[in-house]
Amino acid sequence: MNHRGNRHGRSEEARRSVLRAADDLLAEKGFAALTIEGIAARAGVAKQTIYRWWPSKTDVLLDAYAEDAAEDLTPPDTGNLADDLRGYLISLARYLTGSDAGAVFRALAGQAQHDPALAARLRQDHLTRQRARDRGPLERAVARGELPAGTDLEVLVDRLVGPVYYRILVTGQEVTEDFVDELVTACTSAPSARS
Amino acid sequence: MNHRGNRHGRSEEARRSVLRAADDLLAEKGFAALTIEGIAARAGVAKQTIYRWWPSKTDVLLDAYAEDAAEDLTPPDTGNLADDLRGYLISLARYLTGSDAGAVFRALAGQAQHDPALAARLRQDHLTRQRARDRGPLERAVARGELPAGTDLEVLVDRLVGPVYYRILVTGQEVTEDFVDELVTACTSAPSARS
Amino acid sequence: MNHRGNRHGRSEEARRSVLRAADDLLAEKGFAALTIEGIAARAGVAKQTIYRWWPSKTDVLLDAYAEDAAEDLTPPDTGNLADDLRGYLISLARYLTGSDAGAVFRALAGQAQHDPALAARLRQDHLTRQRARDRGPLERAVARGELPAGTDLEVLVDRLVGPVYYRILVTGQEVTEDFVDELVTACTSAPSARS
Amino acid sequence: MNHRGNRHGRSEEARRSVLRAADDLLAEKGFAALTIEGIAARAGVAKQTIYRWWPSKTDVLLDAYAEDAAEDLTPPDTGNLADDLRGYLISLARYLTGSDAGAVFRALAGQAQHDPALAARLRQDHLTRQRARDRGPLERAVARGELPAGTDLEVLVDRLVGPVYYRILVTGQEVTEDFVDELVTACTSAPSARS
DNA sequence: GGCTAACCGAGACGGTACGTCCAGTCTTCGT
DNA sequence: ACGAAGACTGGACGTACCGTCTCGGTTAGCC
Repeated sequence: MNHRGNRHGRSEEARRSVLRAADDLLAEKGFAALTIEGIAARAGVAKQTIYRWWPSKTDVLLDAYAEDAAEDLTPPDTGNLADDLRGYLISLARYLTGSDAGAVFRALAGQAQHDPALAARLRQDHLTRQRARDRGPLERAVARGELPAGTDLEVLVDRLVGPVYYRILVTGQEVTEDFVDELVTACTSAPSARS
Repeated sequence: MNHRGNRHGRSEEARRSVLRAADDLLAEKGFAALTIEGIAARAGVAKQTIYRWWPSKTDVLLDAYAEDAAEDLTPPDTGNLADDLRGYLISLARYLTGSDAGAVFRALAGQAQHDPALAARLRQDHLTRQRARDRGPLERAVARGELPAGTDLEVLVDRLVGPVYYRILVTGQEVTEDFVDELVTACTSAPSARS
Repeated sequence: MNHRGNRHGRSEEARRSVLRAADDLLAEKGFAALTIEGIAARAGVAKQTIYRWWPSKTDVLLDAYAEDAAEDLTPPDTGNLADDLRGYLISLARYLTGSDAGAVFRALAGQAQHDPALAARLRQDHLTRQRARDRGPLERAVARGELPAGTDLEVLVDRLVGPVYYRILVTGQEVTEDFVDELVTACTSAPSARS
Repeated sequence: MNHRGNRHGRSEEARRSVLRAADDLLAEKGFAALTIEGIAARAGVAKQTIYRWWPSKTDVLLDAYAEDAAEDLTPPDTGNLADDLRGYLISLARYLTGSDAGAVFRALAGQAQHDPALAARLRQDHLTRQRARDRGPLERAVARGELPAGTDLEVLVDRLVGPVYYRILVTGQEVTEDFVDELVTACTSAPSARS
């Protein structure tokens, strides 16, 4: 609505400009240069307004991430398991390495290594949901009979997305189409055992 | 040697107590509370002595990591591929989650998400070497004929260790023996294609 | 009367609880810790209510002072100049150092050193009246012939109360009966010249 | 000397520019607008440098006062008591109302009304010394026989300077030559009793 | 055996950001 | 129309570390 700043709750305008500023500054300067003061200045907001609603800058980022990342990253549904997976893993890799939201995720995942509470929030707020989406193609394949009933889908998800995250977060190797093909071939030809 | 305030190069004692202090403080307080001033105070060393030899606190950690982590994490050589891999992946998981050196690695990997230069140094100094060690069992298996010649060992390594790192760094799920078994079974029954 | 959030003018209850809270907080925590927010919280009143009726916290104090100080400090009328003055100066000293109203006065006088506008208001609202009361015994003494007609009563007042204020506000020396005796003796034996 | 900033003690340059900046800002903006941040900015000094050496802004002022006020305000020695006192009281009034150092004193005296610790320091550091100087002309007059031996000089000092401080700090009335004459006449014709 | 160079500790310095407090303004609801 | 509530911008607070610096002390290695 309008900028209220009164007893009926917080200003939606302030909230939005803070999240936007945090997003922009992260993209421009990186996480190390992201400060509450910087966000406040960029958002045209008083520092106290940020501290009133967010305990720390990572909480701001968590909200910013929720804002602009919620929609994406749902695997396609082509009717064919291998195609679904190939398409999804490629778009996942592009998302993580090439988008602003992906940059926010990487920053949060990095910071989560230093902060167990953040790690817990990140898992609860985002990763659980994402893994549910990740399972979609596999569940459909089971329903179609492409995968044997009783396949351990959790492990299968890890075998598919694990190497992608590993390359992006750890080794820095590129996630190529060939690489994705290998992952998909291995998982569709030798799915994981009974759950 | 002894603490030499002299002209013959740096004090080995100061160097060691700095690395030790950094290690200890990381373990006790976490990365966020790790400061140059804190390390200096704990090590009984002047700040300037740290700045003289290390550009930043992550460089101190990098050295500390090199110090106490160099030896470990060489996969066993049992003569059997699956046993080698199972043993290695379990010990890798224990190392990452349960040891001080693993904690340093996780902190560095986390920080590397915010700092491309650190990421590059981490890869160059440690990850490359570690991946060479990771390839050992696979190379021996190729030599024994357990794996077809021409198998793409890089991808195979990613398929094996990727899910382990993913669970530890991202989802926080436990790396169980069953999970490792699945990874190993999938990779030994359906190895990756021609390199 | 009752608390009227209504259209009938300001709430006398709110006004009183604000002045009372200001008084209490000054006595408890001192001037430095006296804040509008603190007064509002203590008075159970909204900040805006204070800002609506008083421009600043010193204006609140000025009103609080007017409230509980108006009555006192009228010199006695014993029919004898020296007795009047002795009694008055002692009670003045006790008032300034020992009463809540005196504490408010000292705070206001202190603040007036930094704020000429406050100094002007303080003089206009209170000091002028007080000096008129101060002159009472002297005027009666002139009427009785105890003092020569044409004596400069303004200077005489300054010579009597000046040293008392000076000791209390500046040097912190105690105002003893002996000290007051000396002041009175000096002024009754050698009154000031023609005005 | 030079700006050290090392183990051999504080930087004289920083100290001086802080005191100078505090003095200037007090004169320009007044006590209310005098902030540590403002002093630091004006002095070209880091805030921490001020906090390292002074507990509060009033301590800075106390030092600034000591710096530029130590010399002045010694009563003249004309060989005649009345002349000494007249000259001194007039110069005291001019000092308090017209000089930068006097403005600092008035600010400190004002603040001392809110802060007993400051009051104590102000008395100990400055007022005691000043009162010793104040007694000078009276002691010489006793030595010359102008005043009876055994006169209570403390009370006499209060009777002389008390009304001057009172007019300047409290009532705001001007300290005229006539007023000073009256004070001096009263004190030289009717000095205070045995000490 | 004194001179000198390189490194040591200590710690003051100019800065930046922190997280908090309060000032003073505003808007809405309830009475 | 006024009061209670409370969110807002703004600015100073006092603290923690940053990275730089200068100093005096210590200890080789050299003349």
